[in-house]
Amino acid sequence: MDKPVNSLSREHWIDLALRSLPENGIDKITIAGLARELQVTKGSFYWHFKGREDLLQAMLKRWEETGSEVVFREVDRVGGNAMRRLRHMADIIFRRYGEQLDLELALRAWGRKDPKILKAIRRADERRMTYMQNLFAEIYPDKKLAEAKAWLLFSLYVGENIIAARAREQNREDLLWTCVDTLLADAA
Amino acid sequence: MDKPVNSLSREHWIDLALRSLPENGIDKITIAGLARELQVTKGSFYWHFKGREDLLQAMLKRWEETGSEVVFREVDRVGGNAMRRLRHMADIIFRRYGEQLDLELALRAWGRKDPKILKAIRRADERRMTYMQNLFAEIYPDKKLAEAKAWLLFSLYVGENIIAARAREQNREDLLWTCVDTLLADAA
DNA sequence: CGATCTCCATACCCTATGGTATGGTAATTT
DNA sequence: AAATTACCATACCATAGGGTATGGAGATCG
Repeated sequence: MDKPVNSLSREHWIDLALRSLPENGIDKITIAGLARELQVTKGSFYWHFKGREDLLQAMLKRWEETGSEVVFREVDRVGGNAMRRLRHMADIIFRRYGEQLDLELALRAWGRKDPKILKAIRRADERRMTYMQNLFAEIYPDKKLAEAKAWLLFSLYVGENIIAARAREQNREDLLWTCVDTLLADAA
Repeated sequence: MDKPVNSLSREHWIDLALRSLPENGIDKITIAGLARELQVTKGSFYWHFKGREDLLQAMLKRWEETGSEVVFREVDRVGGNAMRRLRHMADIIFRRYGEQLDLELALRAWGRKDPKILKAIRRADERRMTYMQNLFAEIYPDKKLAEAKAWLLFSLYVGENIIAARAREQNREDLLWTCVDTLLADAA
């Protein structure tokens, strides 16, 4: 009934692959390399997966399932008005989601080569953008303005993790909140 | 005196490598692959380069030399007040520098694995950030606010090329200008 | 207890790639 | 014309990686 304790499962491989992805990029996700880290041989891999492509698809599926919905639910759970919820969301994604974006940046790089990946990322991005846009729309009735602010916030999330410059006038965390305040400044 | 017409130079290899970089990533920059596209064999490559690392260094050097200074010079040349120059810069980087950022995204991915690359990117980012920050500072005396707006604009540049969501309330170009207008809205 | 199933090791093949050594050819120099 | 140089082809080696075939050990089931 139970599985042997010392045996690996599909999920172990997927876990390790997703953890390795940000650091090395998709090309360096190799069967031999993962097997070395797991202290097994390729024989194990090909028991759990049809091939490398199978693993990559499983990684994508896993990412989509454990996606960003948790952030939305957390924000909705705490609640408050739109401004409060936007700040709450910013707090979550900037404080605790750096490594999440690391993974996503690798996925986006991967998406440049694989349309299937790109579509998955687009779905995720549009869900998030819609969510933010609706929150901004509660503050700014102008829908075009709300869309722009949502884009700016999302861009800040991406840029903060990809721009290599250092903050000068304030520390990095204060800088982020100055940015968020700027986006929420001229509230109607 | 003159070089033979049909012979390749170091620069040809660097050109092709930099053009191929956005599409495939740094790992797929292979000597054999480049040679195939150039219709020569590896013998040619190893005549011009000591090895693969030599090519990669040359690529980085080339990128740093043909960097973003041209944008600054163009903006300074046309001139105008700070707001006008910021709009001019946004026009340049959003309209004509998409493929430039494609290259840079590949470089940034590369920088995650190579500290030398990361340092080069940091130098470039800080020059650009300083330039934008100074322009914003002419409009917004609050230095922290100016820094935040520079970050938001730079982030928008990055995000616009990396976020897969589509614009809804307006077309993509209008959206970008709504974003820029937002950043320049509450001018003192 | 024998049969079966799960999980993995071993051995092997093929391809791609970085790198080296060497030879060849056309152009240039002397 | 002979020698040298610049540029490239050919042949070869070593390694890494994807993939396949098969055997084996331990658990589980009948």
